[in-house]
Amino acid sequence: MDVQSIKVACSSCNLRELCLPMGLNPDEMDKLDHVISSRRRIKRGTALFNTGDKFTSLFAVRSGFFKTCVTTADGRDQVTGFQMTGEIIGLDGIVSDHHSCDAIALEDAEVCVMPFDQVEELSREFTTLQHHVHKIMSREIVRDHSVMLLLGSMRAEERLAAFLLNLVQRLHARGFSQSELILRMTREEIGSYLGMKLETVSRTFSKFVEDGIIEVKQRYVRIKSTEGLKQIVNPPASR
Amino acid sequence: MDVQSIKVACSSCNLRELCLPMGLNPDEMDKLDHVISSRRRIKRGTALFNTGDKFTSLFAVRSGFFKTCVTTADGRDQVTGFQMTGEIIGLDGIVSDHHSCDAIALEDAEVCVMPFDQVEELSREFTTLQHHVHKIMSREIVRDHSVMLLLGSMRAEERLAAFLLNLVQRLHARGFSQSELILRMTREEIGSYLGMKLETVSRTFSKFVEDGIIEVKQRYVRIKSTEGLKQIVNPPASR
DNA sequence: CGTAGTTTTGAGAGGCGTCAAGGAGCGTGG
DNA sequence: CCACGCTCCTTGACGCCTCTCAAAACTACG
Repeated sequence: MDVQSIKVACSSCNLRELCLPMGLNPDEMDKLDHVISSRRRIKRGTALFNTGDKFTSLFAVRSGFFKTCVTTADGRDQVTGFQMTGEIIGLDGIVSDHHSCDAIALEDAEVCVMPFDQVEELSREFTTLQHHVHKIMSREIVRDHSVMLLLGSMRAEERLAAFLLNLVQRLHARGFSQSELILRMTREEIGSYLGMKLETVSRTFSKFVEDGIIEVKQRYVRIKSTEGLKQIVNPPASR
Repeated sequence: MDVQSIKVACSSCNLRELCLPMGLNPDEMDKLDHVISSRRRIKRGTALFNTGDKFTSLFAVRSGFFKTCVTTADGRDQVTGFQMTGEIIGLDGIVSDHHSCDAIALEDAEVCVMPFDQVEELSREFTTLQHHVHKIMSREIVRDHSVMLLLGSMRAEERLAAFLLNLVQRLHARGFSQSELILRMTREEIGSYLGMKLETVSRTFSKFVEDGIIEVKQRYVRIKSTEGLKQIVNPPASR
């Protein structure tokens, strides 16, 4: 095993506790290393896959940042999620053998390619892996439900506050700051995800700045009061 | 094997082509029959499970009609889906071993109880079943994405039209009419699912009636023009 | 037949979308 | 190094869609 392939291995990847191999023992990890044999680089602005593409593999984000979005015949567009390192992309393709959304890199990125038939094969062998695959899919379902709650019953300020809190929490789990972040997406993409127009996103950012809750300079955001954001999402004296 | 237990078996269930056993061969079906050994009756208005309940089993709707909904600390409530015969409830519970939503019967119902550890065990044995479980979870993810599209980018009329079309299509797949249906849920529950207030749901129904697209008498709805509904969802001359 | 729950309809208010203009940041090329 | 153009972001004015509040009609059920 040469240096290059060691570098690529799950067993030596610093994301392994966030990613697919979570909880596997060394023996299982070793087998998984043989399944995840390739990497793919995606340039900023280009697609990892598009709607209608044949589904063959899941992808684990190794570096970079993605959005997934569904598009209707009449050109409507909805961002369904933003994916950062360690997160899995492509679960939408399993049901019909074809992808039902686009996955676009928002910055230069690298993904680990996980051929799904081999993942299935290995998860018949290892209970741990099998259960973890189920958990990853279940997590996605639960996440989608909370987005439905956001879209269905929150107002603009609540949506944006919830969005920022979620983003910073995920970044913090990856070793980044709890109070500072760089947005990788445009106001329009945030708006699409949150079901609001880009102007409203911008206005709401400005409102938060006026209220002294955050600082914003373009894509850079500093959260001055996490409590303030939480109170917007979950007003202490509501109904 | 007595008559009672034959009646309960997947292999003799008229829903098997819609439900978990889809595509299994007789041998596999036989094994599955042993996993799905129990049924549960749920009275109208009561819960199959609640948020926080320990997750042990998936449930297949045998008869009746359910809603699932998530609730926030401050009493906000979002219906995340409506489930009819042959559909699977409980996937949300896998990730944390506890359910993250309530499942409420909207009419007297019966479900098949599928202990999840046994489903996992059997799907390590049968590739067909394994793949089908993955498909069911993937289908739920894709469905959720389309609801996000609806909530994020459609107006009230479009949402309700899309909702009616989806409902009648699923009923038709179960042998019911393509043009008539009985709503099992209140205007408020429809509103919660579609991200609108019950008054807006009611007004939008009235608008459709005025336009001659549907007839409504309480929970009974007759679709006079499926084309009309489709044009509302996907306006032929938009943008 | 009374009561509670559900639905319909109206009137008014407000949040967010739409349209529009200007500004800031950044890469490219002269 | 600066000018230029492009994309992205901000802000204002206005209008409309949907929410809110309210009352009445209808249905179901005891």
